[in-house]
Amino acid sequence: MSNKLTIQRVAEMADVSKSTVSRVLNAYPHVRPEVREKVQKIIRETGYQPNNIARLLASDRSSIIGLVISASAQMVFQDPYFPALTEAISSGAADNNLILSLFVSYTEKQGRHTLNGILAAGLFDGLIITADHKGDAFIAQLQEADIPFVFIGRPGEAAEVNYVDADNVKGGYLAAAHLADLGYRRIAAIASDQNTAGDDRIAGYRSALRERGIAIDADLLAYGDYTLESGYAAMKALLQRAPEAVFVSSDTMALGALRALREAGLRVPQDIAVVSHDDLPPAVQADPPLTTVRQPIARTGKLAVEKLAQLITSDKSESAQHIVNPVKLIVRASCGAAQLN
Amino acid sequence: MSNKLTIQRVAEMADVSKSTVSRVLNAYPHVRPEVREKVQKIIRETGYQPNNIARLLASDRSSIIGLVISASAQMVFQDPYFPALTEAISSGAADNNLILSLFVSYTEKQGRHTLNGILAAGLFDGLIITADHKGDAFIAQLQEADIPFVFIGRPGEAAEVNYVDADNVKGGYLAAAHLADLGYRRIAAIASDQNTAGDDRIAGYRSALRERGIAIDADLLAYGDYTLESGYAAMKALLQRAPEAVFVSSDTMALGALRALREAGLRVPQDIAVVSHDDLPPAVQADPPLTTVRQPIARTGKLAVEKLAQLITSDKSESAQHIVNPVKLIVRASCGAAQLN
DNA sequence: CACTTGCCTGAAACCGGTTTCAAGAATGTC
DNA sequence: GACATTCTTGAAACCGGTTTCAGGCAAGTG
Repeated sequence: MSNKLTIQRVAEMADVSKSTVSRVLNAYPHVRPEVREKVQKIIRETGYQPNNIARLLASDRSSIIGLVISASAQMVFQDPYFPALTEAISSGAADNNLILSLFVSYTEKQGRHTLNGILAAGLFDGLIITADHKGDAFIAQLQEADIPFVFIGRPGEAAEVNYVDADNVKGGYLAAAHLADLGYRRIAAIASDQNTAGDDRIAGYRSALRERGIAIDADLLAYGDYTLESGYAAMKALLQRAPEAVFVSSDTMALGALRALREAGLRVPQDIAVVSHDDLPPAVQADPPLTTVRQPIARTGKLAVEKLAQLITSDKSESAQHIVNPVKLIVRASCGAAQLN
Repeated sequence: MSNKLTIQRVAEMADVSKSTVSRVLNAYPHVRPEVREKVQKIIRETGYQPNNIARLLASDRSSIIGLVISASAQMVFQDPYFPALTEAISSGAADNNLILSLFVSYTEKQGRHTLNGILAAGLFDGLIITADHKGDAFIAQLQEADIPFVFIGRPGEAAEVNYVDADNVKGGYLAAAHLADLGYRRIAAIASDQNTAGDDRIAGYRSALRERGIAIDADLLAYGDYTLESGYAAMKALLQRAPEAVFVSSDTMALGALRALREAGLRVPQDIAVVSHDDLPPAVQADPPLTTVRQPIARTGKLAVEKLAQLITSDKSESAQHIVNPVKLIVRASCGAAQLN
C-alpha cells in the first residue's frame, strides 16, 4: 500500500502509456475496447484512485464550491433559516458531486476580506452568496473576478446576476390577504429593512390591503432585524396602536411578538391574530402554532447548486436567470381561521 | 488582469528565480533581507497569490479541513448547537488560515459514503468529526487513512483519539446538585442515549444525588433524542411520577418539557423546577428563562481547530490528547432559586 | 594566505495528472 | 490500388508551485 499507485504505474502494468490510462479514466473515445477493458481490469484489481490534486492542477477544475454567508451573528444563530439553507446546499452539493466550503462573515468589512481570500485562492469553481444586505457591493468584485456565482435572495442592486429567491411579494400578499379576508381591518406588520426579502414581503402586504380598500397606516408598521428580541420590541411598540392582527416577516420575530402579546395579557388569536413567514420548525412548535407562509428553503438551496453547476459546466454565459420559488400559506391556529369556521 | 500571475512572472519582475520567490513566500531562511524585501514589494504591488492547487500538488498540503457533521436531520435543524458549533469552527478556521469544508450526513451509511469520498479525494489536510453516535465506526477508517483528525465530543469507543469535549459529567452534576441543594428530592431527568454527552450528563446527575444521599429512582429517568418533541413526550411520561424538579439534558428538550408542563397546568418554578443544559439562546428566551449549564461551544470549536492545525503541522503524532472544557451553572428563573432567596 | 564552513541563489527535477501533437494503423472512397 | 480519412496510441509539453542539488561568494579558522 505504501508504494504509491500513480497513473504511471498503472500504465506500466497495463503496458500502455499514461495518456491511454487517462483516456480510459475520463471515458474519452478513441480507445480500442480490448485496451480499455485491460486498463479497467488493472484499475479494478489495484483499486487505483487518481490523485485529485494533480488532476485539478492539470484540468483547472476543483469541484469545490463556496457558500458565503454574510449576516449578523444574531441572524445566523437564532434564525433556523441559515442552518436549513446550509443543509440544503450541502446536500445539493453532494448530489452534484461538488465539495462545499463554508464561509461565514458578520461584517461588511470581514465579508470583503473573506471574499478577497476566496477569490485569490483560486480554488473554487463557483460561489453561492446569500444576499443579506441590500446594496451588495460584492457583485462588482465577483464579476470582475470572472467566477461563476449564484445569489440566494434577490440582491439589492438591479444587477444582472443569477439568483434564486422565494416569491416574497406573494408571501406578504398571502399573509395580509388572509388576515383581511378573515375580517381584520387594523392589520399591523413587522417588517425588516435588512434585506430585499423584508421589503418584498411588505410590498405584498401593502398591495393586498390596497386591493381590498384598506387604508395603509404607517403607524401600524414596525421594523425588526430578524431576531426574536427585535420582534418582541416591535410588537410592544405596535401594541400602543391596538392592532387587530399582525403580519410578522419571519417566524423567529413572530416568536418574539408572541411573547410580547403574552406579557400584555393578550390571547392569540382571540384578542389578536398573527401570521408570519417562513414556516420553519419553530412555527409549528409555537404556542399557538403559527399560521405562516411557507418558503421552500430546501428547494431554493437545491436549485442554487444546480444553477451554479450549470454555470460552471456551460461554456458561455447566457443572460442572468432569476428563479423565483412559489410560496404557500399554511393555516394553523394563530390567525384565528379555525375559530371562525 | 487576465494575464495570469504566476510565480514565474513574479520572479521575472523581481529579477530573481522561482526558487527565491518560493522561499520568500514560505518564510524560509537563507534569503538576503534586501532580496526578501524586494520580492515582498512585488508581491504586495501585484497582489500575487500563489495557486493553492499547484502548491498542494508539490507540497502535499491543501490548507483545507473538513467538518463532518453526522446527526439526525432533526438534531441539526432544531438544536442551535450545531449552527453555533459550525460557526465557531468556521471562524477558527479563518483565524488559522484554513479553508473549511462542510459535510452533513444523516445516516450511518450516508456518513460512511461521505467519508469514503473525502478520504479518496485526498484533498483535506485534516478533519473535525462531530461524535454523535456512540460506537463511532469511522475511527478505524480514519486511522487507517492516516489523516489527522479531531473529534468534537468524546467518541464512544475508548479509542486513542484526540477530542475536545465539554465536561458533561460535571454539567449533570452541577444541575442535579443545584436542584438538590434547593431542597428538591424527587428530581427527575430527561437524558439521551444518542451520544456520550447524554450518558455523561446523567452520570453526573447520579453522582450528585448519590453524594447527597438521595436514592436514585429509575422511574424518574426518561429519554429523548435532543428534539423538542422528544422533550415534550419524555416530560409527559415523567409527570405521572410527580417529580418536584427535572434536569433536562438540553435546552431544546427543555423547551418541549416546558410545553408539556404548561399543558398540564403546572407553573415553573412554583410547581416544578427545571434545569437544563447548554445555555444556547433559547434558554434565555424561554418562559420562564431557563437555569442551565453553560458549555463553551465557541471555545470548543476554536480549540478543535487549533488542535487539528497542530496535528497537521507537527511532524510526529504524540499520544492522543483529551481536551475537556469547563462548564458553568447559569441560574435564571426556572429552578426557583430566585424565589427562595 | 589557503582551506573549511555557512549563507545565498538559480537550475532542474519533481508532484501526478491532462492535453496537444504527430505518427502509424485501419478503414473508406473512387 | 492509390489516396484521403478516421482511429488509436505514445511522446512530450504543461499546470504552478516546492524541493533538491550544486555552485559562487563571504566569513571564519589555523
